Amino acid sequence: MQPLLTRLRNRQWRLTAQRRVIAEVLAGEHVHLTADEVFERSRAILPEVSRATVYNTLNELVGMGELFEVTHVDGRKRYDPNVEERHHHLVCVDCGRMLDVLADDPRLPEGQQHGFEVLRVEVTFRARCPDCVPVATV
Amino acid sequence: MQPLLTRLRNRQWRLTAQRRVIAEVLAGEHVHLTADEVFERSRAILPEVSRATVYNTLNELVGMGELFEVTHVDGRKRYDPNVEERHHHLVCVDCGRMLDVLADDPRLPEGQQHGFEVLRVEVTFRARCPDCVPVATV
DNA sequence: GTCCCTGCAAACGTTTTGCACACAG
DNA sequence: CTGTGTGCAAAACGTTTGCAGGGAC
Repeated sequence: MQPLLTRLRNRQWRLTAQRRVIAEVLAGEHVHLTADEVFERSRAILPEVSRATVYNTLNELVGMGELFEVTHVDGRKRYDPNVEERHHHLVCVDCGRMLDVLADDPRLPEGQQHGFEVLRVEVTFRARCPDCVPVATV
Repeated sequence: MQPLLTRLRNRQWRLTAQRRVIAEVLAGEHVHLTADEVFERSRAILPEVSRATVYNTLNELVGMGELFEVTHVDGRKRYDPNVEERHHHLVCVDCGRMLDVLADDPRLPEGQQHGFEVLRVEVTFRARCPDCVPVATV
C-alpha cells in the first residue's frame, strides 16, 4: 500500500510543485476534503496554487482512479484518497465528520435486481459522533 | 400509506395551485427527479409555476419530512417522495436510472463504531441496467 | 525544445434570495 | 383582512473553461 505520491511518481505523472502539494494534502486515511478545502490547505503550503489547478488536478486524479469522489449530502463533492482498501463511510449528521469503516457489503436479493448487473455497493452510516451526542443531564 | 397530496392536506399545508401541481408531479415510487425536472413537468401542467417556487416548495417538503434528498453523484440533488417504505437505491452507472429496492441494512461491527451512535444506513447499488448492458455479439 | 501544466478571469449550471404583488384561509 | 406563497430577476455558490505564458521532462 504505497502512499499516493509514490504511486503517482511510478505512473510517470508529470510532477509540478502545485501537483505535489495537492497530492500531499490529500494523503492519508479518513481524509475527505472538498475542493475548496484542498485549495485552502495547498495554498497555505504553497501560495502559487490556483483554484483552477486544484480542480483540474482533482479531476485528473479521479480519472486515473487514484481518488474517489464521495457525495456528502450538501452539494459539494468530497475527495477520498483511500482507494486501495475497500471501505464504507460513517458520517456525523451534525458536524459532517466522516470516517472510513470496514463493513460487509449488503446483498441485493434476486427478486430486487430488476435485471440490473450490480457492480459495487456504497454504504453510508448516518450517525452522531461522540462530540455531537447530546449530553444526558440538562 | 396515503398519497403525498393527502398527507399534505391533513397537515393543513397551505395549498396553492402551484404547490398542488408540484406535489402531483412528485407522487409515486421510483420517482427521483431533479429540481429542474420537477420544474419542467410542473410547468407543462401549469405554466404559472416559477423555478423559485419549485425550489422553495422542495426545500419545505424536505424540511417537513415528506420528501428525501437523494445524492446522485453528479452535482444535482434529486428528490424521493417514497418516505414511508424504508428502501435503498439501485442506480445505473451509465444512464443514471434509479430504482427503489428492498435489501437488508448492513451492520457496522462493534470495532468500527468509533463511538458514533448510528442512526440509519443508506445503501446504493451501482449497476448497469438492462438497456445499458453491452451486447455480447459485436 | 516540446508539450502540457499554470494562473487569471470569465462563463457555466444549479440553487438561493429580495422584492412587490396576489391569493388561501 | 392577514399572513404567506408567488413570479421575476439578480445574486450566490461550486465548478469548468479559454487563453497567454511558463516550467517539467
